[in-house]
Amino acid sequence: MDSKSCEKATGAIADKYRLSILLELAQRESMTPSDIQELTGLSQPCVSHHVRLLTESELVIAAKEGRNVYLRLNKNTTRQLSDFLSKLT
Amino acid sequence: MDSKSCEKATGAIADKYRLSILLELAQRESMTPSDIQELTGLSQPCVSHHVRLLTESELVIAAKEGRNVYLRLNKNTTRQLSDFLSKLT
DNA sequence: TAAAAACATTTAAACTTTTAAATATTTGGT
DNA sequence: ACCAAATATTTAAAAGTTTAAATGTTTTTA
Repeated sequence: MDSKSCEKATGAIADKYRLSILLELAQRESMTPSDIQELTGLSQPCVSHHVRLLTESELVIAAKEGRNVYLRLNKNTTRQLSDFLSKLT
Repeated sequence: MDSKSCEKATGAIADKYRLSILLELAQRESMTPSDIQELTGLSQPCVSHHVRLLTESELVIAAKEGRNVYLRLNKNTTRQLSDFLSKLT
């Protein structure tokens, strides 16, 4: 991971809703945007926006199955981010 | 570290100037706001603002000596952040 | 004690992000 | 084919961030 990707990933994490989604995905294997709507109480378009930031930063992978989207953590990226940030320790 | 601190710390990292300051501090032990001004070309008040975000997030510690401020990484916090984010791996 | 150096604060403009309403698209069930 | 469910996109308002100019504070040095 380079600085630019780190900036994007940390920016994606730096929001209470998105962080809660990530922490939930660390427990749950997968969840849908509908689940997130329930969990957060945010509007559907707003959830869609947050999901987009998470997928664009590649912290989350979205797999469409029928009319559902299954979101899961991209552990490859989270590991790369950890490695990058370990430079600061 | 709790979610709120993680949010603050990742928010502090998620900026190209602040990330470059942190990476520089990982190499250099300490630096001053003046050094940052040279390094980035930003105005002095703008540097002061970025430094404040870094110290408020406790990623950086500021020690005033005379009229200089010496900034250094707070490795306690960076380690806590790493540990927190390791939940995502 | 006056001037200068280093930094902080206030203010205001420019820009970005967050949010939801409205609307569009895609897919599954009847 | 039609309707409903799940999600995406567009748009616009509200809120937050970034930046620098102007000014203020503190400390060193002449």
